Amino acid sequence: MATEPKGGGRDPQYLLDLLWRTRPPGTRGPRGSLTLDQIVGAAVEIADAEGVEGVSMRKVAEKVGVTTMSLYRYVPSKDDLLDLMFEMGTGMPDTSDWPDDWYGRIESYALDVRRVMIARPWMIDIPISGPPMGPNNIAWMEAVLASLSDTPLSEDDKLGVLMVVSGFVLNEVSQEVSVTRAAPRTGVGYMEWGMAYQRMLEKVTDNPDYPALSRLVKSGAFADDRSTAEEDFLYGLRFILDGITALYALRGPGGREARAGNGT
Amino acid sequence: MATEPKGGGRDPQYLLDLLWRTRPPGTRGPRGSLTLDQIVGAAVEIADAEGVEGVSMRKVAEKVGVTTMSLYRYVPSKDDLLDLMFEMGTGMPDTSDWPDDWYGRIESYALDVRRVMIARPWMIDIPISGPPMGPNNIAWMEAVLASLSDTPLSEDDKLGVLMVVSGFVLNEVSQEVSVTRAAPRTGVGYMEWGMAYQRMLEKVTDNPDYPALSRLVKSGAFADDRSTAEEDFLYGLRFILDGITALYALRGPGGREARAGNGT
DNA sequence: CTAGAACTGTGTAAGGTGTAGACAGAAATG
DNA sequence: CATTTCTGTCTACACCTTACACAGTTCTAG
Repeated sequence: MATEPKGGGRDPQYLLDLLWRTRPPGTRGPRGSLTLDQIVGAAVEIADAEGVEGVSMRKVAEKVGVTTMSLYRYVPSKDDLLDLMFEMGTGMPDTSDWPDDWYGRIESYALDVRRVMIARPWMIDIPISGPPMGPNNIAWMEAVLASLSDTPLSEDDKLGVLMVVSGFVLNEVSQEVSVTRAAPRTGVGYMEWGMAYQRMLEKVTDNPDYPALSRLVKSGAFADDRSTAEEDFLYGLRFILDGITALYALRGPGGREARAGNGT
Repeated sequence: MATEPKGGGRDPQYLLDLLWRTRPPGTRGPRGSLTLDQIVGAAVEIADAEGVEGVSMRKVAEKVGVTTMSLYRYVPSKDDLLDLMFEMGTGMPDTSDWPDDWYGRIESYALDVRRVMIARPWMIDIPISGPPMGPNNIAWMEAVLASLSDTPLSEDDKLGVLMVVSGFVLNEVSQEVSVTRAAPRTGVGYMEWGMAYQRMLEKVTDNPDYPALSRLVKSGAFADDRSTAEEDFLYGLRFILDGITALYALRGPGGREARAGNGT
């Protein structure tokens, strides 16, 4: 009963069982010839080689040596397979090299996540279907929260840090990947692309409608022939971390109610 | 010469011309019977009704009363059409109701963006193909930067604020939308879903592998029967803004070099 | 030991998708 | 007028996900 997903939509509970590999294997019929890991692994390999657009049920099936429809005995839909791929692509965090202070640990976290996703750019193409639920993604969550254990931040604020930092990383990597993706077409690398964007903005801001943007452009913030992608990343990240430092030095411990809400 | 995109990949310059409607209409042949706005508008209407998955070239063509292939006289590919939809969906910012202080203005910005994207949830399904380039999106950029004009932040830091805040908003809305999307399947609303997530985390953290996460869960941070989605959003947002406040009170004006980099 | 249930992998097919290529006709230019 | 350029259409291709029925295999209940 209720082992198979209903018709139409996706079943979150079922996906959870797949993510955690906690589905009772069923003792009745013949044992399946495949493992979920084989399937997801094959899909990941294809994505590594051809991107997420190259992943089709046919190719995955071919890779593991079964028919297309056989996959549906293991995975309810392709979207679920994509979620499983994201989870596998994330992998477990390796905190052994992280420093001791929270600032350095969060920094390491962000850099590690960046490294992982830059290495597997297809991950940003997978539409997120919900909050982190798989063991790997949850382990990363734990790693961040544990890094904040010794800070005077409230639990709510720790969650806030997690959301802000992970959101920042995701967006930054997403931008970065889209740039390096456009590069082969324009035949330019990261820095040159920044210059191209700069030139385009210069043309656009050549009228009085965009004074602030014009100022920013003229300051050369986009013409970053002076910085690498990782440096830009670190700059934005430290901006957040410095903000947190300043914040809790100022705010100190306290619950959610301690927030200085300035009305609505 | 060079008016049509080459074969295969997408041409950023061509997309730019489409976004800004700066393509010389061509004086030779018969005038086209359609406007780009008609096409993109029709696509947006479909997306509003059926989501981005419901948008197909065929349906858009049918809606504007031409054949499928006619659309390709106006748009080089579907992906470009999606980018155009995103730009149109964004719309121009309305800053008339924004307060005077930067804190309030950024808050208004974030709330406005959230409102727009919640109203058009399909926007988060459009994979971003690059940095903001269309007139509407650039106008939002300008609005943020202008809000920071009177602060002592450096130009680099203003860009930092822009990246961090917009990234946060995007991620928050993305999460929010994915939750309300899963809701119809599970038959629960926002708050109940938070409870479900909480329960799932409780089960997961019922072992000593996740001490920090367990603490967070037990604090009830996810069991937000006390808060609405917008309140959660504001909490995280103010976390950032308070950080900025504390930061520049502490750091003051200064260029990028003033950053306290703690080495690598 | 046997009947039946449960489960697997497969073949077929339906109903969609984006878009390449060739073509007839219309509009403006020389 | 002849020519060039642009438009909309038609046909066709390759490919996608997945619903469904079916034969074969394995275990369990009686």
